[in-house]
Amino acid sequence: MSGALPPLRRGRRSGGSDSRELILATARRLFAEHGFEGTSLRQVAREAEMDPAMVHHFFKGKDQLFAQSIELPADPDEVLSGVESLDPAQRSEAIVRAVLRLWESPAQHGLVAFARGTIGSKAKTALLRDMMARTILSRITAGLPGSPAEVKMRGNLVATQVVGLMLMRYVVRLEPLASASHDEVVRLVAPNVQRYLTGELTPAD
Amino acid sequence: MSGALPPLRRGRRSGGSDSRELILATARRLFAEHGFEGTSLRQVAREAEMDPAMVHHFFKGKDQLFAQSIELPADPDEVLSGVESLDPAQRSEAIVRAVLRLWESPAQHGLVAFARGTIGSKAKTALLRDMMARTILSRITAGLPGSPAEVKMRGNLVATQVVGLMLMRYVVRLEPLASASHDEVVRLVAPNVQRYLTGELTPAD
DNA sequence: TCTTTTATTCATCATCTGATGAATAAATCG
DNA sequence: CGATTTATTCATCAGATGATGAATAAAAGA
Repeated sequence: MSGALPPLRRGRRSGGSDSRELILATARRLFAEHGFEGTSLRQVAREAEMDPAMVHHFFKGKDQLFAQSIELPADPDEVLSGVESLDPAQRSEAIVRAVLRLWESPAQHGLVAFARGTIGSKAKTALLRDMMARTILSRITAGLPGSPAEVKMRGNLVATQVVGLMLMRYVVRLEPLASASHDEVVRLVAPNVQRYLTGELTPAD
Repeated sequence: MSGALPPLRRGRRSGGSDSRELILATARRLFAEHGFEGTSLRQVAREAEMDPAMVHHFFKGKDQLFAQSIELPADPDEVLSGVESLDPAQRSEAIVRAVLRLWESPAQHGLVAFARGTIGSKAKTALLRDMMARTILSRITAGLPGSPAEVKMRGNLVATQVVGLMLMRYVVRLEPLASASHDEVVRLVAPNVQRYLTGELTPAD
């Protein structure tokens, strides 16, 4: 019976502090599992074993926490580096490989959180749309021949295939697709992406 | 100044009652816009101009309301009717058309709600996975030649393309894809679906 | 050293959440 | 008609939510 436990002291801890990173990591995980609305600040704080007010101290509020949680750890420039410079006829494999690599990097939690949070609400979907159109699709379709309208449509089509692939493999986790190797996925999917990029699209024209 | 307004009487209204349907329609709309967690019972009640307790009266709670809201109005049997009986070599066009038709039917709100609610949370994703594997993919790949493993993979691949297409066209609304006609979408996408169904998948084997 | 910044905790807010039980009135059924 | 079922409203519950401001303590900077 040592009597009074040390009176849970407030004030700064001794030594360095991981708290900020810990909160971020926990938030990423929870946002990835339950989406934006399905995750509460207090839940994040609880699982990170901190006071809820810490979340407000480091981040201004839930919105900012979410924003920082899903901030793409690798920017499109880097992930798609090299794609633009490739001959369009060989671009599809590079795209599929880049995207597979990205989704199996430490960024995965953030990306799933991004997908969940962003598909889950109309307002956030608009963000996704602009982000995709401006930063990703334009890069993927850079230098393609054809009218701007045609090039845009090709970009859209690539998006349907690549986003669908990511969703089924990493979010829904359909088997056997989720367990297939990179090489296998490339072999299966890249040809279809290639048709969207440079193939004949209009057999009826 | 007629003085006291009629003392907001409780008890049953005279005449028939749309209330149940009104709640359902409102719930579908809101779930479609904000997902499951992002929609509250009281919000539904407010927009339907009813007392929140009505929602509990007609549906037992939020979960049941959601379940009834997203209940696929057309069952897969009907939507994909005829697909199974088609020659696999011509199945892709039928699939794409059936899916486009479905998503532009009155079921659209429910489907978007389904997508949002279901992608937004880990628990609900499992439901989606089983539902897809059992009721949809099996129908689409019925009668395909090849090993069961290969057929399953073909089904998965079709899913990546079709789900990606639906997501980009109806949820994210990427342009110009979102505004393209059915014929155009079929022309653009069906060949890729066809490759997944019956095409050469393994140029390296 | 003294001062300022930063990390941590606590107490508390108003608000919204999903839910329940009772009161009332119309419809329906016998 | 009378009894029962159904539709509607109201009052209220306990709990969670996001947020704020103050108290405290260590670190960093002067």
